[in-house]
Amino acid sequence: MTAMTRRGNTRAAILEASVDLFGSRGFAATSLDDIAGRVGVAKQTLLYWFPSKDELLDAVLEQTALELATVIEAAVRSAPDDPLARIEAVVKAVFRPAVRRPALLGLVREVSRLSPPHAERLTRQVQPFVRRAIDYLGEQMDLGRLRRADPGLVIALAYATVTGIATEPEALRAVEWPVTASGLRRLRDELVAFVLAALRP
Amino acid sequence: MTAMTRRGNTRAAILEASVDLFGSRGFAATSLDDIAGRVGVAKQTLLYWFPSKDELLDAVLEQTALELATVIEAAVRSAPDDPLARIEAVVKAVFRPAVRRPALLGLVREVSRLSPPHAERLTRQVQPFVRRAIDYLGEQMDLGRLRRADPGLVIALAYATVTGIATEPEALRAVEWPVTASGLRRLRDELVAFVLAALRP
DNA sequence: ACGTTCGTCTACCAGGTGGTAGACACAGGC
DNA sequence: GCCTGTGTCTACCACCTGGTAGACGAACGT
Repeated sequence: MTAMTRRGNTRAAILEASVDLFGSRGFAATSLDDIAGRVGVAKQTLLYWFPSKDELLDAVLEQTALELATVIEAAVRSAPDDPLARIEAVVKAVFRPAVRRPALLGLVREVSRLSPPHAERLTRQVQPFVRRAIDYLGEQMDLGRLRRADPGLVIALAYATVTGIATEPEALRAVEWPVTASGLRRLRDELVAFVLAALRP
Repeated sequence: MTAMTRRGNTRAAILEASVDLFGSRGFAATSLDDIAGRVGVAKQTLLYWFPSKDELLDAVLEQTALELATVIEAAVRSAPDDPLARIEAVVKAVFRPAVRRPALLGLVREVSRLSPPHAERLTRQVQPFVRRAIDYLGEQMDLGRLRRADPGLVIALAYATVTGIATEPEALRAVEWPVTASGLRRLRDELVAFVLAALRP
């Protein structure tokens, strides 16, 4: 099976390029030729690995969800039991890949533009996590360790804040924020402070 | 000039349909035929009023920015001098059209996907407002009436939160939020509470 | 040695895209 | 009555899109 040294390699390269392009330009604005060009391969090869653009999208979404879930889960596990500390850990953990590869969260945001089937599949995939998070936040609110609010909405709002700021470079340009290394570090800290202030009891 | 009873009418209808479609499906995913079909007119008529799809987009962006600026300015003016009260007024003012026509904010978000020239034009258009807002928030922070933070970032973050929650119905579906009239009212209140908690000193 | 499977390619196609050319209806000014 | 300008249309085009058909080489199992 040495013939397969490149197996998965091409596939992975296609997936990676697709995340970047779907996430930055959007699904509809990205042609198979664009992706193929970036990977350095013929369009045909894409359609060999993924039978259609739609199924490529599905694979891309699934992989992205998996990546993010892994990052988040690791952050939660490594943080102390305090809800604010956990939230801070999650925000920071998501911020890193979001800055390194803005398209990652951009892709998640793209979901609302896609056809209901795609959206629903992803929704169903994250649902268990969401439910666990809702339960956890609810408990912590009962204990008075978080501001009393609807746990589900709080998740949605925090998600909107983090995703929004990470995927809209234009918003940052509008307030003339420097996109340097130190600027990003400070952005991360202010983002954490913003979210924590919104959730503190 | 009675022949022009419909002048502006067609143009306005095209603009409105374009906001809806560009904002919901995205610019690239919307064809001129789609817009023409919704307006009930031939594609050629679109190209009569707007010489190209790109210039149509420009007009759409400009109109949207104007609409939002009007709403926001009115909200600021009608609110008392307290910064938290003003922020609450703005969030509520933006929330209303955002719910009535989700595509409005969706279009704004679309900007980050567009070509730099389009994005820059819009950025330049909102810049004076942003600068005034930054100055105002800075003053209020000095007075201790807002949590101390970078004013520009606070604006960007609040923008991200409001826009994100208003334009991502999927996020709400993921947390099983009811999209009923009363559900939306409560969403608005929780959104306001979230943002205010994030900004309170 | 040889057929088979795997990965990639070139060639091609039907349909949709943004955009052009030009005809038509109709109103107003002279 | 005729010319001119405005708004809309149909017909058409060059190009790009996602997707199919099938050839080709290389490594494999036997």
